[in-house]
Amino acid sequence: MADRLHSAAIHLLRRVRRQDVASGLGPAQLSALSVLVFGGPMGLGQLATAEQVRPPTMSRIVAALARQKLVERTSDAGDARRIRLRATARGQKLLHQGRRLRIAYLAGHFEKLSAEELSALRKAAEILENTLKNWSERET
Amino acid sequence: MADRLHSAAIHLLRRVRRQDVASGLGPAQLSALSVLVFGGPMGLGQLATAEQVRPPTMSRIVAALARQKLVERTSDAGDARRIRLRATARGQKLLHQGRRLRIAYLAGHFEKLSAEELSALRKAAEILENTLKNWSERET
DNA sequence: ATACTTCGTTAGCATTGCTAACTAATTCCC
DNA sequence: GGGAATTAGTTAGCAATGCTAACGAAGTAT
Repeated sequence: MADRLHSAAIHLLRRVRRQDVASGLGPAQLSALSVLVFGGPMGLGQLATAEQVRPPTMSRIVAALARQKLVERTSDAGDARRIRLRATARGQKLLHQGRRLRIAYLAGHFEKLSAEELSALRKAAEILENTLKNWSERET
Repeated sequence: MADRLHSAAIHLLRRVRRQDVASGLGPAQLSALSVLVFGGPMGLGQLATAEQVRPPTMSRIVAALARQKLVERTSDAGDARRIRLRATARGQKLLHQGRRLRIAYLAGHFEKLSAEELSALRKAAEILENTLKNWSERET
């Protein structure tokens, strides 16, 4: 089962990713922006942790987002080492537009499913969310 | 729901990918090898289509696999433009080992779930497999 | 036989992941 | 107070993976 779920997840994401081309951003940039939009302002290290990526990688992603004026970098009051990352209005708008596209795409393909199947998927999403949360802290 | 499933899939894969480091292969190489092992020998274009990737990309991935003697390239009898790609014994062994690791990792984290939750996930995997298969041919 | 199509490769670009090494700022400890 | 250790972020450089454009070789069609 684990393997089949893994495989299904891979192929699902490959499909959905194509919709993101419209945003003009790469997947990592889009995902980081999403965390900033929905999670609120945070530091670079925190964002890197949230995205399961190393700080240098996130540093580069944020630089690209800042260049496009989608994210704002301000200095942290109280600790000059830290930076405060915040999605700009433009970033929020772009993200919400892309999100609508993705959801519409997926939802369109789920339309053919029965009500039971939809609720089965919803339940699976909940189970996965909980499982992921619970095993998030431990181990490498 | 679509968005939550999408997000869960992303985070699940991020976790699982870490186990694949042990194989020494990148995710695309591993995935391509998997298709060859489970789907049998095929041409490059077919493999690229199966992996939702353009031919030049797959050409490079196969070249890397061939360099490591995990895949064999033989000429097609009857059409000299085509090549026949086949996983070597070494490739099969490596893939099966990695597969065991991934399954053990995921299964380990699913162990805490109840029987109902497990069957819900299994059902979701089936639904996704069917949905993906049905919408595979159409559109970009 | 010439033109078109198909298959795979090469070249070159952008993105994204990493580690190593660096700077700057803060904290710890004597 | 002052030097050492820690922490936050960046820079440099590598590898893998995605793309398009352009090409050669082989097969098909007119």
